[in-house]
Amino acid sequence: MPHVPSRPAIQLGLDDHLPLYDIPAPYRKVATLPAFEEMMARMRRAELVALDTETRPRRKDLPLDGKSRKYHALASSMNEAIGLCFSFRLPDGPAEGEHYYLPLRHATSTKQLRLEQIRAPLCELLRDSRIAKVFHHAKFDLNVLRGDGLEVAPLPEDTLMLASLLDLYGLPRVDAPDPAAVREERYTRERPSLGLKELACRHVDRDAGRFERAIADFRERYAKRTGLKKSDVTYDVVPVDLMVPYAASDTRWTLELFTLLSGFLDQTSARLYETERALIPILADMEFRGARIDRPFLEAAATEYQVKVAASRAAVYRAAGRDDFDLDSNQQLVEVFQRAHVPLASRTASGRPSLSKAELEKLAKTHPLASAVATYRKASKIKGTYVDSLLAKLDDGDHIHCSFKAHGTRTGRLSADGPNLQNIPPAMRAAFVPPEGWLLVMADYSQIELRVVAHYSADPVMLDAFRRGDDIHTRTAVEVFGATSDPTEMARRRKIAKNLNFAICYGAGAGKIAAMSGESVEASKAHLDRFYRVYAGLARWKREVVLRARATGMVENLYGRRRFLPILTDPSQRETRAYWKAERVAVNTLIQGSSADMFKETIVNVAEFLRSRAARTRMVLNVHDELVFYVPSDELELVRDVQHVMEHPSIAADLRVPLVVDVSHSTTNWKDKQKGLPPA
DNA sequence: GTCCCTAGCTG
DNA sequence: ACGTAGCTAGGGACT
Repeated sequence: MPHVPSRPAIQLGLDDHLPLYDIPAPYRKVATLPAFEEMMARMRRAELVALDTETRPRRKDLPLDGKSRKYHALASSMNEAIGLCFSFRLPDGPAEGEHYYLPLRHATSTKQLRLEQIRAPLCELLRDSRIAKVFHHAKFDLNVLRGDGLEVAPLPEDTLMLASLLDLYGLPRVDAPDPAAVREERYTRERPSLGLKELACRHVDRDAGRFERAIADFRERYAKRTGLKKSDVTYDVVPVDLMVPYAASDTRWTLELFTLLSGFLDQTSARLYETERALIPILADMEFRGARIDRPFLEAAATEYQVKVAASRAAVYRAAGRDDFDLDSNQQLVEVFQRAHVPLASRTASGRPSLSKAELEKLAKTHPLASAVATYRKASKIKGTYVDSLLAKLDDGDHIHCSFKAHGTRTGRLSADGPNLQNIPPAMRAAFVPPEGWLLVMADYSQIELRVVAHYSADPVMLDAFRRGDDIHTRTAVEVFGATSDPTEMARRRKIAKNLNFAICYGAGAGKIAAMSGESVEASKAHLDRFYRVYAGLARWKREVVLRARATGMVENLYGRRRFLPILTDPSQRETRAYWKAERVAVNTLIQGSSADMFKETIVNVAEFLRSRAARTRMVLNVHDELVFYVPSDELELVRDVQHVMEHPSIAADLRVPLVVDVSHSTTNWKDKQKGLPPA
């Protein structure tokens, strides 16, 4: 039966003098030492404990919304626990398990324990490697617990990772997937939620939302009475008794989901899962410690860009001859261009006139307004996204904390948010600095995706190029266009060749290549034809990938990671826009995804290597094929070994081409780097 | 508040 | 037929 709060009278978080809410079985509150000790006595006998933290942001100026993506986007080390949940099952206990909520920092005068009263026994249990731990999104909770000085062992299990790996869009992973039974992947719509409540609802608890409604009602009423925005009503003001079943059902579901999901793992998915699991505390550590920022540099940049934005804005209004429009509004901007009789040739996806950078560049020569807008956009982008936003998110020690996501991409890549530290432009990389007296070391894979292509296709020319250590773009230029001693001409040919090389990874057609390189579509078509004659093995491989994907409705990369593309099996969709896109996606997913899984394995291997050497050197950032390290000067020798580790993931022995890692370093910042390591 | 669109930054 | 994968900012239209 759904639990309905019986008495609606709310005293703004003071829930002490009346039993306002009944706590339904089997959920229990742990608010006294005897209750805590009783729970601990039982929990010590458990083989597996599901854990969860309820949190609030450490800083008031950062947003919180328990259901939105922004919540997880907030670097987890920026949150603190307001309560802990525990679930477990004992052989001689109740079949439905035992589910506890332990309030720690609720804004209530109801009795609650202080962490200091329970730290020692809690610590011991959390670090007891005989008791397995499972979380839903372990990385987040690990950092919250770390914020309270609590470590977790052994390496936790994670139902979020399991669900994402099992392609659990309603169905378990199966060896011969029935394409019709697997949820169709579309490109415009979000994938099904892997949120705990949604998963629970689909798999273990049809009425998973029943405790949430009361919490939402409370927060709404509280917001109304205090004048706060609902999103600013943190969970610590929710009456403890109301919170107990809501919070403790999280761990109840986690426990049940783990039992269910882990049963679906096969050999391949289990191997992927183990790598992902090993990655969790490593990424958590990178997030928790953060990246050091040169605050004075950023503050100076803020002033500098403020001036630039103001000046370029004025320049736009001058060029337009009017200032009655918002130049951040494309809609209004298009109108201004049209009234000035500037021809807008290209269209956006929805068919409206486009004012993209490429379009503005075309117009720049003849229309000063276009170049003025481009200049404004550039300055305003950097100021808004990379200067002001980064400054606002600095911690007291001038470190910035992002959140790396290992389950968010369709290919297996890592992503980053809150802020995204994987798309910092070169100019702003100057703000990223090593600790005082340390060095920055960057290690990036050379042409990782093209090497994967060479391996997959076994194309003789590509294999030869990588085995000889050629510059692959120059080699392509020579093979497709021939060599020349004229350096300017060679550079031109190399540039086109580079476009062609990337085109195979992305599936670009002649039109797009022409737009990129500035040549005619006919010329690009001719280049593509010659390219595929030179790399005939590559063309053959791409055809094979598509044929296989058509038969199975999926692709499977070098590590066995899958992506379902059921549209490829549907004859009625053949030769539609979406179909052609799926073909490109099939090929790209193998290339990008194999590289990504290799990179994930490398992060785990490097972390293990550094740990085994008790090194102070640490990973700070990862950007798809690049790792950034802080290195104390007396550990520079280690970097050569790190490079070796990176060049030899388990899969390297099976690859038809060598992997090459380029190392660079800097004593100052991420932008001003030099090749190799400093001379000894 | 939500969502979509357009834009622009990265590999 | 014809550029993969992400994140974030702002405007604008909706509830």
